[in-house]
Amino acid sequence: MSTPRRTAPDRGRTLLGPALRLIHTGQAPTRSALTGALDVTRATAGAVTGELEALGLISVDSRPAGGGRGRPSHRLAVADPGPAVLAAQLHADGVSAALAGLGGRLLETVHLPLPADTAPERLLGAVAAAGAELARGSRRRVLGFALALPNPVTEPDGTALAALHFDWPSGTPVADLFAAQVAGADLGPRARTALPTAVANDANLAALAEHRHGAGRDARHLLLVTSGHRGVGGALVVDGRLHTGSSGLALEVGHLTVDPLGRPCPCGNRGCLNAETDTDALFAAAKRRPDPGRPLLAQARELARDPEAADAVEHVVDRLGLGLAGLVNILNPDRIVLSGLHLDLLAAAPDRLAAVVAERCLWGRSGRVPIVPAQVAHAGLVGAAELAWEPYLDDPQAVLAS
Amino acid sequence: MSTPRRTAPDRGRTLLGPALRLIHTGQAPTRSALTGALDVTRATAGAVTGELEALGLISVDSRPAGGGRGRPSHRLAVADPGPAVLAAQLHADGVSAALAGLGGRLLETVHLPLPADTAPERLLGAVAAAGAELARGSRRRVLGFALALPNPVTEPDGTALAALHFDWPSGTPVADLFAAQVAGADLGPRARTALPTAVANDANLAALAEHRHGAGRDARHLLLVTSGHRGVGGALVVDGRLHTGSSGLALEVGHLTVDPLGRPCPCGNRGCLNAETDTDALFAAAKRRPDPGRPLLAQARELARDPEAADAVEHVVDRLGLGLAGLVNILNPDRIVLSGLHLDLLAAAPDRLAAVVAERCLWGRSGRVPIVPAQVAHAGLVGAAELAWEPYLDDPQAVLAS
DNA sequence: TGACTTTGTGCCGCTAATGAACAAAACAGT
DNA sequence: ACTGTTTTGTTCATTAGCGGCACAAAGTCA
Repeated sequence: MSTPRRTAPDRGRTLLGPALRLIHTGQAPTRSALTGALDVTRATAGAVTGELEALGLISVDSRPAGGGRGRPSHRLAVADPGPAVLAAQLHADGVSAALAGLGGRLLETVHLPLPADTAPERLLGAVAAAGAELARGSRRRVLGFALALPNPVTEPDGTALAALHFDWPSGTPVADLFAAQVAGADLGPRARTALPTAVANDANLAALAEHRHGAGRDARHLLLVTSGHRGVGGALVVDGRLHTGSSGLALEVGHLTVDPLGRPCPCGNRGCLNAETDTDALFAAAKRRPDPGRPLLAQARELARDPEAADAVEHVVDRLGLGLAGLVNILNPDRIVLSGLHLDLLAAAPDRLAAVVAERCLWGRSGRVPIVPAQVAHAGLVGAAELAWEPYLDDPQAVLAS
Repeated sequence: MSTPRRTAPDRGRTLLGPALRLIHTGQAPTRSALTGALDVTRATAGAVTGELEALGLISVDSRPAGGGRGRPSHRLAVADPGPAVLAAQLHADGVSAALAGLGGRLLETVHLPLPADTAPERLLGAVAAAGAELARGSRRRVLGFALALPNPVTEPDGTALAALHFDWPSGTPVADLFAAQVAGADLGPRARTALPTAVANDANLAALAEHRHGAGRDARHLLLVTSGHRGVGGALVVDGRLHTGSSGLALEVGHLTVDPLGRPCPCGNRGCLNAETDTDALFAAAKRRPDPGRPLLAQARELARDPEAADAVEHVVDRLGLGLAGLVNILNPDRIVLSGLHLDLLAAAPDRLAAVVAERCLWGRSGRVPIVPAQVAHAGLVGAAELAWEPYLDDPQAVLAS
């Protein structure tokens, strides 16, 4: 048995991470709030903020943030300009990339169309190049680079399973390929050497984004369900961390049965949540056909808002409700966030959706879970930024490395 | 805002709890193993074991525990006789109660038939009385009392929802009622004053028991599915802690649809996991009738082992497989433990069950999750003991209180 | 018997966080 | 305007947990 490698100071100031998380998510706007949220003394909170300021991660506003009586507290904010991370997202329409600061704000964003050649190296190379250009064009230190993919991504090895949109072989080692492309890119002088990279599924990252900066704030068990171009994605955040299961494949909710006699699904079953509540399902229910020249998702969202399609919307909403009820019975979340097409279904018939869920939940209590629309724009990018920030939120002193 | 109440020493020795957990579950049989498992120095592991010994929770065997070369390590064991907790379980056939030490061992067990009057106060009073008798008859200090119920139990308020077996109104405040009955019982001079009590669902507690002392050891995400007299129960242990959702009602898996055209279920649907894989379902599939004079579960388990009922067993196994596959797609556990009637179904057709699960799992990788039989006898009682120990596993110094 | 390997322990130092006292900056009432 | 009152921020000494190191102890192996 080897002697432990970890020394006492390596454990680090244990409050530094939690404190930065609270400031990052806006839950601790002042030192005083931080004192309460961390349950420590004012002296400790003061020392911790001082250290975070010294690390260049936050700034303390000198102007007093007025309020009630007593000495006013100073406002804590994310440093601006401070360090940044790169975030990117692959989707059916193309590639998005952004430079992101702490606090969930995207500083700069670019969108590229999908190249003709969508082989993994090629596509990931384009992502790395887009990020590198953003990095070179910024004065900020760049600390990480994370990518959101529409595929399921295994953990801990980081391979992508059967993509719906690109013709990647199942098992493509995206984490390694992406790391290699980033390592080969010219990120400019202000990027951390050996820039840490990470890859994850976009629905998972959207859930993270909503939990920290959107409709899922301070939910303890947040379930996100989304419908993109094709297929339904789910994600669960438990106590602030993603629940991705033992190999990253949890919350693959697309093949939950919601209509025994429903539409056939490629999986061989009938009435899967995928086949009943995605864009195609809505068009089929409305007996319409999408215009092949325009983006499918946008057309479907329009259709969901069209009063003339109300019957079709209700049909799909009912099936979505059955799916959500099934998930509630298993996961018992305290909030559900819907995004993508499902957001519009919720907007079109919120009461009906809530009623279906409540009716099919075994115990009234868990059926009354609030179902709310997603709030974060570009949630995939924001979530990827969260993933890139994660190591520094766990240990802010890591910004000193390299 | 009040000043923090918690002082530095109150945070306590943070390693004490983890160390006791490791010894409790048998994962750290020696100081050396503890050193490795906690990732600390030998000096620290030594100090921690010394403190746990001083608290009377463990003992260090003076005889060397031989092995390879080098100085032999001393064996760490749970103190015997050491402190104990009371555990009890309510089930269709009666009341069980036990005195339990650390290490998952039941020291003494009693079983009582169900009284004629099953009103909550009456039944919980009988449980408290049974526990009190065990406490008075033992020389050990008694530190807690936990109860396993066949009902879903809400958190954090501790009310029981619709019992299948007793005629309790949904919403019965079992946690409070049980605490009151225990407070009123004469527990003898060696019970901790204001004995802490806890109540939880039996499937959840069985999962805890299997995770710590049975077939679920060192699984990171353990799913347990069980079929008792009627109805199917599920539970999930994530990283050593029960996942009970935001209000304690997670893993209510009984109404997952596994056969669109299947048997009708009281819930209004058809083909629920309950209706397709419980004792009644097996008898129906075999076109037999249970003898009303004998316990239903025992007869069903016999039937599952009967070669002449092989066709019926396969029918039910297929549906169980579909249910498990659905859960795997959502939860992505790395092990599944089956108990109750499902244990016998697994024993009768293990390969078929595994094949069905693998076939319906979206990604082969997650379909290959091992499905194993439960190992812990009286898992409900052992799990209740775990629940009663929980505060002391979190903070061993709590044994000093009162 | 002696070299080697692994385990256990005493001592020192480092560090995170407390607690108390004090200073600062606002409001409230006279 | 002056003077409490309330809340926030900081300084400083103290404390406790844990790592590192050196050394002792107790076996195996050659």
